[in-house]
Amino acid sequence: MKVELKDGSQLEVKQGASVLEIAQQISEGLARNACCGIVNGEVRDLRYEVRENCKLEIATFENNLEGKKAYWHTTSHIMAQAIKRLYPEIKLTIGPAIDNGFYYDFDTEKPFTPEMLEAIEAEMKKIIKEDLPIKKFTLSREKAIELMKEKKEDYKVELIEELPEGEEISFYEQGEFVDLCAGPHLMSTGKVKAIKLLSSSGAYWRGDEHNKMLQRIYGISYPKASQLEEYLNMLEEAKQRDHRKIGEDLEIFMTHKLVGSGLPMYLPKGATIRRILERYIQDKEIALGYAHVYTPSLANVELYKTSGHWDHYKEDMFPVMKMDAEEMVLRPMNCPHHMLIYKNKMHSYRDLPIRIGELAHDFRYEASGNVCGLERVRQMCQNDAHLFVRPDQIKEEVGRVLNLIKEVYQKDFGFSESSFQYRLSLRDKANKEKYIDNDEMWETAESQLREILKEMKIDFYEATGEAAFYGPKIDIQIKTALNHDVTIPTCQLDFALPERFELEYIGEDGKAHRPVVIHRAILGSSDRFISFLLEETKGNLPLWIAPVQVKIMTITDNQKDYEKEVEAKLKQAGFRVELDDRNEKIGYKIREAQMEKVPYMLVLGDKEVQSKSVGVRKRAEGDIGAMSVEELIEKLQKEVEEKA
RNA sequence: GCUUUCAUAGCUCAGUAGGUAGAGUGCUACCUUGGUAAGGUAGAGGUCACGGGUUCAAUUCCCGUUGAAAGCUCCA
Repeated sequence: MKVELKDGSQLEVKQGASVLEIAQQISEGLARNACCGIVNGEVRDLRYEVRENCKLEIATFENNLEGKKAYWHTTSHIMAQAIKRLYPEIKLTIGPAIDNGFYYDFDTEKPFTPEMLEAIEAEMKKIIKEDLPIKKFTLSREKAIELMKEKKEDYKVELIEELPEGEEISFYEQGEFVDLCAGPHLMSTGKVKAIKLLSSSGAYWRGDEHNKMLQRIYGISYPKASQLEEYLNMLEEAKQRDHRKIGEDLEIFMTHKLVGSGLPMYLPKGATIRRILERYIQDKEIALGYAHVYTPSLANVELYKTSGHWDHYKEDMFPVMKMDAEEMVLRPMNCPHHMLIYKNKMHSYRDLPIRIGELAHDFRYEASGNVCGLERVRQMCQNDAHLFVRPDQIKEEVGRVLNLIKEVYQKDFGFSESSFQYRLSLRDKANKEKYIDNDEMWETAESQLREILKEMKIDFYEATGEAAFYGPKIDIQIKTALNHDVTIPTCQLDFALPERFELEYIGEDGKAHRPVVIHRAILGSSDRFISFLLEETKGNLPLWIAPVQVKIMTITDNQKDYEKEVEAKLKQAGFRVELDDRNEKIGYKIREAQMEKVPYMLVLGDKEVQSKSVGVRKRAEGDIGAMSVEELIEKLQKEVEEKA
């Protein structure tokens, strides 16, 4: 019979050949590395018997994520087997492969200590050495439950009970160990080579905080020790890229427990970065027809009852402050204030869109375990705006917002497209109490956003349950150094708040109409944006944002007068300059400036004084030779202009 | 918020099987005036996060609080 391979070629194989046999037929090397097969798009075991005319891809660890996952999933079974050998009383739950390795959740009274992890890893190595063949078998639902009850695996029983009636249930067996599992798996435990258990922590059974907390162990494995080493190095590098470390090293921000958790303070350098970013985005918005306002961070609780936030968002707000007859709250967002500003006067259809922007401080009571440097804070500065549009303007206006996002992230900051993803955030229909109740509004809004994304040919994915309570959103998601998935820019469609606040404009027909509101943030919050910026650039900020753009350093005391002269010229031209005329060697000063990640260093010695020049050193390139101060200023101005 | 772990000099970390502590770096002074990633010497600097308990004695053991880390949960 024939099968079609991934490259489109046809291969003649014997009737009923398994994926592994076909891999062997193609090449012994491929068979050695094969992890699973992808047959007509479905992931299958190597033992799977292929049918006539199917499409087959042999997945190895190297060539396919499914191959990796089969490899890691097998490793997770090896870990579970090791744990059952060492601690038979620990109960199994689930243990899937993830994008980077695997985990397994266990129910145990005693949490895993580092010593236990070491012992488990050692036992895993034994199991690998034993090279136990991995066999698959299936049972009826009843028999499966019986088997798991016999083994006292209560969680497995619960899982099987939820599988559809009458379905055959598959198990994998390696030596004395049997686990409920859909597969696929490798052929034997010896196929796994380099392993490492990375961490253990708590995790709720089935991801529900009302359930019991289990103990999870994360791990990774590779076919080669060198690959494992490389991965561990990469994790180490990610730690070096963590904005909290860079933030401390470069004196960007600090926290203090007397101020409180989630309440960072910006040091002078961080404040400079923030000021530049905030001016930058505000200027851009003004050019695009936004009107900026200032509104208070404190409001009467009635405002949020009117907006609906009180019902949907109370838990995330700081508690009410009672004063005289009023009940005040710190605002978690600015929408209600901006609604009132719109309502302050009558609007004609000709005035729309009206774009109200603000760099506004918001306060959210983030759970203590969720605060993280500048990434998740309890007080943030949102780069917020509300666009009041006619229904016929929605598309165009959302398009403008998306274009602005592109301009900022791709053109001005030059972030690679791979560093962020567009997400269409939809409501979860099964969880209706979380959202404003208006099916028609949701359907319209969701399909409009989807259409715009498609028209603009933007790659995006859809995520149910991620909408705001008042409407769907287009979120731009980034992955942080810690592998957290967070939103930075967002663009949200809202039919609810205009209703709540009874917003109107007078149409061409002379009658009152309801506008639609678009909530949007480009930098997200200044705080989160800076955390992203620091991680993306590893602290090597481009010249236009660098808090210190030029550091002037003297070689001896003889250049101090000239140094002042150069400084004055650069400051005159608007550059942020620092001097280093300490009694230190030039090598020492350069080392320090490099570590502070200053983009330009000027070395001044007698030579330069004599020739009225400056010795220029760039952060990334090193010494680029001498030039006049005027030449340098021109060069720097060009670089700032181009945001290079 | 939950599970686990952690908190010693500005920073990075040793240490004390319970008898109030040390290194490197940074800081200050002096020597050195040097050409593109660390010159030398000396000195200052700590209620060992905070509050209780056990003990003749607690930085060390126990409890609590606060803060931090990893993961979970949450995230307009």
